[in-house]
Amino acid sequence: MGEGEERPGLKGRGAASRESASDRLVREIVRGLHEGRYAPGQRLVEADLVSAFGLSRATVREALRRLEAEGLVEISPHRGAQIRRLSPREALDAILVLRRCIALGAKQAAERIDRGENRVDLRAAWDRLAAHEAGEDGFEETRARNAFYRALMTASENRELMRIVPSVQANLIRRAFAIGRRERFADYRAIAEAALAGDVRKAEAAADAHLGKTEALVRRQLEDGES
Amino acid sequence: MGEGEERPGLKGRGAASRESASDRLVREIVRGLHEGRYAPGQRLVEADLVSAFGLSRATVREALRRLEAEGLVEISPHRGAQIRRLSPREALDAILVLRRCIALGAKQAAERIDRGENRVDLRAAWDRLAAHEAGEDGFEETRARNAFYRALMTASENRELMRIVPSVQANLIRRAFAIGRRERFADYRAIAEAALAGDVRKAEAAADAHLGKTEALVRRQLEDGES
DNA sequence: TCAACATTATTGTCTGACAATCTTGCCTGC
DNA sequence: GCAGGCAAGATTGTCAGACAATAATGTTGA
Repeated sequence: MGEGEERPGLKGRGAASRESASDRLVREIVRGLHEGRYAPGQRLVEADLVSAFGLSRATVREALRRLEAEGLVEISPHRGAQIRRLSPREALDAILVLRRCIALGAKQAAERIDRGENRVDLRAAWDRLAAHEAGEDGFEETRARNAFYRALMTASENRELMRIVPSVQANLIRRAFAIGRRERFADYRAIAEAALAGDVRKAEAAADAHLGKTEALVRRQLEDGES
Repeated sequence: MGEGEERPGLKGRGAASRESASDRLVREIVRGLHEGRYAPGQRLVEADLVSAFGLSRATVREALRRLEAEGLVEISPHRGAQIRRLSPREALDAILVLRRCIALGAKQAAERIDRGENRVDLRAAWDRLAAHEAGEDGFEETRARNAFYRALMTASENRELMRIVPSVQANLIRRAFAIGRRERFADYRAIAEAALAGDVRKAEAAADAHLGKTEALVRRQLEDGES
C-alpha cells in the first residue's frame, strides 16, 4: 500500500478508505482491457477468475455484475460473462450518445466552474492530457483523455452524467477513432479553455464540434467497411 | 411452454418462468418504489430483505448491486444501501440528460422503424399509453409512459440508449413533473406518430420539444422553491 | 444424416461463518 | 454538564463448500 496512511480520528470524510476486493478485481480487469489482455468476445469464467485472483466466487460475481453495469461485459443467464464486443455500428451509436452528453456536460461545467474545486481539478486534468500532445498515441493518452472527460463531467456536477459518460466511454476502449493529433489537441484545448473561462456557449459548442468530427470519421469508416 | 405445476412458490406470484430470484427481488423493490412503499433515504438492510423475501444474502446483495447500477439506490462501503434521494437540482440535471437522450432515441427510432418488429412494438406501447389519456394520473400512467419511452429506445436499436435511458428515468419515479394532461398526450402522440411515420426530423423535434417543456416546468419549480 | 439422449461445464442460489467496519450508548475525567 | 474515548452491537465484506438448474457438448441409434 504505497498510498497515503489512514488518519484515525478525523471523522466526516472517510476519504479513500482501503479498496475492497471486488474493486480491485474490477480495476484489474479494466486494466487488462486497456492493455489488451482480454479480447472482445472472450468469456470470463467465474472459476477461472477465482483461481487467478485468489478471491471467492461471491466477490468475483460481484465484480462481474459491476463490469456489466459499466457495459464492459455482457452477462446472459446460465451462460456467464464475456467481454462485450462492439460492432462498428454500435460504436457509432455510442459516439452519438457521447456527443450529446459531453456537450451537455461541457456546458454545465462552464456554468459551475467556480464552485468547489472544479476549476483546479479540471485544469489539472487538462494539464495532464496536454502533456501527451508531444508524445505518441497509446493507452496512456487514452487514459488521460478519459480522465479529462471525467473531470469535465465532475465539474458539471451532474451526477447522471458522471454515471453515464464513463460507462459509455468504457466501451470504446481499444478502439482508436482518432482524428489528427494536432486537430484533436486543439479541440481539447478549446473545450478546456472555454469551460475554465466559464464560457457556457463556447464550451458546449466546442465539445459538440469535436465529437461531431469523431462522429463523421466513424461514419466514414462504417461506410467504407460496408461497401 | 408447458409450464405445468409451479414449484412450491412462496408468494405464488405468477412470475415469468425464466426469472431469476434476484430479478424478482429487483422487480419487487422497483414496484415498491412505484407504490411508495419505500421512501427516499430509507435504508435497505440486507438481513431485513433476506427475511422479508426468503432469499439468501448473496441473492439480496446481487439485487442491491443491480439497483445501484440502475441508480435507484446508493451503496456506500460498510454502510449499506439506501433509496437514492434526488434533490430538485439533481432532478433537473436528470431531465437535461433525458431530453438529449430521448431526442436522439426518437430520431434513431424513426430512422430504423422499418426494421424487425420495431413498428409493431412501438405502436403497441403507444396504444397502451394512449389508453391512459382518459384515465387519471397514477402509477399506471407513469409505468405506461416509461414503457413507451423504453419501446422508443428499443426501436432506436441504440444499445447505449437502451441501457441509459431507463436508468435515468428510474430516478424520477415518484416525482411528478407533469405538464397538463391534454398537452402531454398531444406531445406523446406527436412523438409516436412521427417515429412511426419514419419522419426523422419531426420525431427528434417532437421529443426535444416535449422534454423541453418538462425542463422548463422543473426549472420554474426549482426557482420557486429556492426563493 | 439427424434427432434423441447422456454427459459435462458452468452458473444460480443456499447455508453458515468470521473479520472489518460503522454506529451507538456508556463511561470517565475535567 | 460535556467532550472525548472506549466497549458493545449492528451491519457489511468476504470466504468456503454445497447442490440444483441450465446450457453446451458429445454419443448413440434409427
